[in-house]
Amino acid sequence: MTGGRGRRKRADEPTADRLLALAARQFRVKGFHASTTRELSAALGIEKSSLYYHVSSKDDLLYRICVESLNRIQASVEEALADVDGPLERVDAMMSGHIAAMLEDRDLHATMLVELRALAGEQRDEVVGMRDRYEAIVRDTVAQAQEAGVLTAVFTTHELTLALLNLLNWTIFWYSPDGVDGADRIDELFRTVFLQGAVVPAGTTREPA
Amino acid sequence: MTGGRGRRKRADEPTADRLLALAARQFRVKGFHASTTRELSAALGIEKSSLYYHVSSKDDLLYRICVESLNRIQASVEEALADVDGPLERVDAMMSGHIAAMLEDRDLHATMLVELRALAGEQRDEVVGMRDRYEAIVRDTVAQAQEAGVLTAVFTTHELTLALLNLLNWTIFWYSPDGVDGADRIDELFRTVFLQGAVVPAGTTREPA
DNA sequence: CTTTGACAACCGAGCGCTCGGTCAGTAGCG
DNA sequence: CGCTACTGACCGAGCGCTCGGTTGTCAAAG
Repeated sequence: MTGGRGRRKRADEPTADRLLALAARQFRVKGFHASTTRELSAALGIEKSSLYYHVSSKDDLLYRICVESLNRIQASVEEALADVDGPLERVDAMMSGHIAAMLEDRDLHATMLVELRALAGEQRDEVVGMRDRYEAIVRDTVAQAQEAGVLTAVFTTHELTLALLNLLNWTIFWYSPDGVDGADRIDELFRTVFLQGAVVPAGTTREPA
Repeated sequence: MTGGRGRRKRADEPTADRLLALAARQFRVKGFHASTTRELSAALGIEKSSLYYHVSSKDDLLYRICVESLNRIQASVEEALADVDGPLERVDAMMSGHIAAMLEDRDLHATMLVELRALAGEQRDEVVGMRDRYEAIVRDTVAQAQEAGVLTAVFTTHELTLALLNLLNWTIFWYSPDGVDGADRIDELFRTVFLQGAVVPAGTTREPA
């Protein structure tokens, strides 16, 4: 049942999966258009023509990356939201779910976020549709917290959602898993900043902790 | 003394300036590598070969855009910081200066932020150096507010700075000058979220304003 | 007022190269 | 034998860039 059909002699992970992961990495680092099928096949250890046994085109590869990215983000957030009831707690959990997904698969999500524009036609429409559906979940969660009076109503749901996604999405461009900040720390940072802000309340001495 | 040497018959703005602005727009919308010198020259209304009278290469064009972008951001922030004394007021002013610059020249700054990776060698090093020098200004401003006890010390200066830039930088990807939110509104949104957070303090009724 | 020459700005043809993609064929396994 | 996985030789298109030449403008010379 385990590996080893055809000519494959490499590690157990199927070539198709390795292709997706390696392509995502290359697209994130160099960009979609600057990445070549030659480099990619070399990194995989196969010939360029063999790529087309697994995917139908370079565009198809990007499309699959985007779909996989959005599926994982949405799954992570939905899992984080399950069994959480309070409106503020739900915002909190949503942020954690989003950040966890982001930091676990940086290559995938960074590629989706910045290279989506390279897609065209139906593939683009479909991915944009998926993204919009995900953002609707975020928006609804924010809206419910506003209606419950726990999130400010000074700004519209739209505005607050944008501020939230701004804070969360840029992370993958600079985050390094080797850095001093682990995912937990990032999670705490963003949740605190978005919810409480960075200002120390007046009349408080330093180091509130 | 005013315009009109050579074959130029078009609007008063010099071709070199129009080139930079149009290239920045094209790079932002399509990406650097997906943009062709043919499209660009067509948009400018000149022949492809004529581009090389104004710039030495496509890379050179990107380099100039990045330099111009960072110069403008830094100038805008330094102007906003001039004559502002209080540590918290300085953070506030810095955010306004950054956002104002961002939203005024979206094409330039978005290109710099996402296409910097397409540069190589000395040009890349130089732009990265400029960016680091700018971020040092931001970091110092944050650090001074922390030392004064007005910004939280629960997170390091590095962490707070990243959260701040996260919030501010992603904006240019979705901001539209035709939308309902003007620059002033965005400015207020981000300043409020970063400093006070989005949560309504316990024991407060809705609509604090 | 005309001539001349230097120069800025631009043109058109085209070159060398790399790219994504094709296709007939083949090795290894069940 | 058939299927999966892969190969190697090969396109045609489009890319960035070059180069010799041309055109319009201004300043000084005659």
